[in-house]
Amino acid sequence: MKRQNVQFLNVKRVRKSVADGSNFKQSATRNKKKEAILVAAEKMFADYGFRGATTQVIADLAGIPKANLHYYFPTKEALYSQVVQNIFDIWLEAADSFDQNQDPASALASYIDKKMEISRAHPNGSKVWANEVMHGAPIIQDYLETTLKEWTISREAVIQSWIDEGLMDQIDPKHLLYMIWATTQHYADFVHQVETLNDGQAFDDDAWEAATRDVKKIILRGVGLSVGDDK
Amino acid sequence: MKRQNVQFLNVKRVRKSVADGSNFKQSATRNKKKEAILVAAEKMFADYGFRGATTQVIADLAGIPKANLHYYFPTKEALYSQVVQNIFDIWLEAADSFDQNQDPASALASYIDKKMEISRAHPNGSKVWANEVMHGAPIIQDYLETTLKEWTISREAVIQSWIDEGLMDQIDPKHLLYMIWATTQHYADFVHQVETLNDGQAFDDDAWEAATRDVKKIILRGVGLSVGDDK
DNA sequence: AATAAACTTGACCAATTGGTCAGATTGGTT
DNA sequence: AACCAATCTGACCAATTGGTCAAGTTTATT
Repeated sequence: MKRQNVQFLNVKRVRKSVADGSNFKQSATRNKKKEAILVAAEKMFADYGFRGATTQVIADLAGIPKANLHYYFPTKEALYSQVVQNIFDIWLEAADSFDQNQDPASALASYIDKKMEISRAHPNGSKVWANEVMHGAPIIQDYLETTLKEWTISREAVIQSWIDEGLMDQIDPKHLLYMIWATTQHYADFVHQVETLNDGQAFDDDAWEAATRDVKKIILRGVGLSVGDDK
Repeated sequence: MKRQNVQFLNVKRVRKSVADGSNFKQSATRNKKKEAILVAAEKMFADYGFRGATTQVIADLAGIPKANLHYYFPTKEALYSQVVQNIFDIWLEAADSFDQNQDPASALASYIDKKMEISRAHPNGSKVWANEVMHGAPIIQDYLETTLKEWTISREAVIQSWIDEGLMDQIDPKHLLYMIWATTQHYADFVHQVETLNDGQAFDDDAWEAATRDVKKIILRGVGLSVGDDK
């Protein structure tokens, strides 16, 4: 994953609208094309990893020549970086709804619901994220150390306050968070294994609902909270 | 990941001892060298993925010329396949101790203990496995459909029987298994993220013990079992 | 209509890399 | 010592692939 900043100099040729998103004129079709590239890239990076995905195949999948892809994203790394950041944003956004200071049971249940929905709607994004982190987060290390770190600390504090108030069992909040992340993302990252063990069938609506229900049930009860009805 | 079976024909040159493990003569040094290659390969595949890892760097890491590596493993894919199978074996072996028909609490606690130990001892193996499954299991699909499938069915049955006997809560056993897999492997696959959120520090003995304790606590209580002392 | 900027693309290149091979070297066996 | 199989290795090759570039075409603006 060698840096080749040299080529970025050529971008000057293209002026502002390419360098950032500040051009509002023809951005409609432009964004549509970028979006198509990003969708194709997300799938390829998820299925083959950074090195395994080729810009040629991504371009094919997006229905454009490879040279055109490089007009929008100067390097493969820039494209990959954008894909990872997009997932990170979705992740964080959903995570925000976690701490709309409700009671712990509602907050955690809502967070798990959201995370399961993301796993269903964006399995490729989740896979790319997992890949990136597994390989040492060469591209998004900054985000881990800043945004994710801060987010985690603040949520740990919320959970700890619930514990201190006696609303839930005494556990290290970070391990609860990890369990929620790991379990919900498992249904995206390991969807191939899950489907193979499901007789080769993808989860239907009922199966997703059942999975979400059981995950919530085990985790909520696991920390001393009651699920839905009772209490 | 194109198959190139042609080159396997050349292996005839090398006779039996290379084709399989049936030669007992000089297998001592031979196996030691193969082991060094496998360790290096496991690390490279874990850090860079199948395509990202190069046989040249694997050979460097193992301290031998690339050509020598290809003497022991005719293709990169054969080497990768061996790495994945090794992890699978470790996985299954540990999983076996799961069903030494104890009570559910002891069985699950023991299984989680073993899985956490594997995550600590073989993080690279776990990563390679995750990578392989995330990319659609192109190499080990057979294992998923046969060995893993059978193992899972039999364990689901055991858990279901506990439920039927009223020993634990009513949940779909498969989701309990997935949660255990996901959570325990998270500490291997996402070790980089976990360490970043741990102020860049690797887990020490105490941290591993605490993680294992909390994971067991949440999951066991989550399915209506009591942890360790009480009950 | 004229002009310039934005966009598109086929052809091309340099670097990387999995795998080959012929010729050494080593080690055991007679 | 002689022999042979096993092991080792530097040099090499063919295929892949990220990225470039010059020559277009389209689109907005005047």
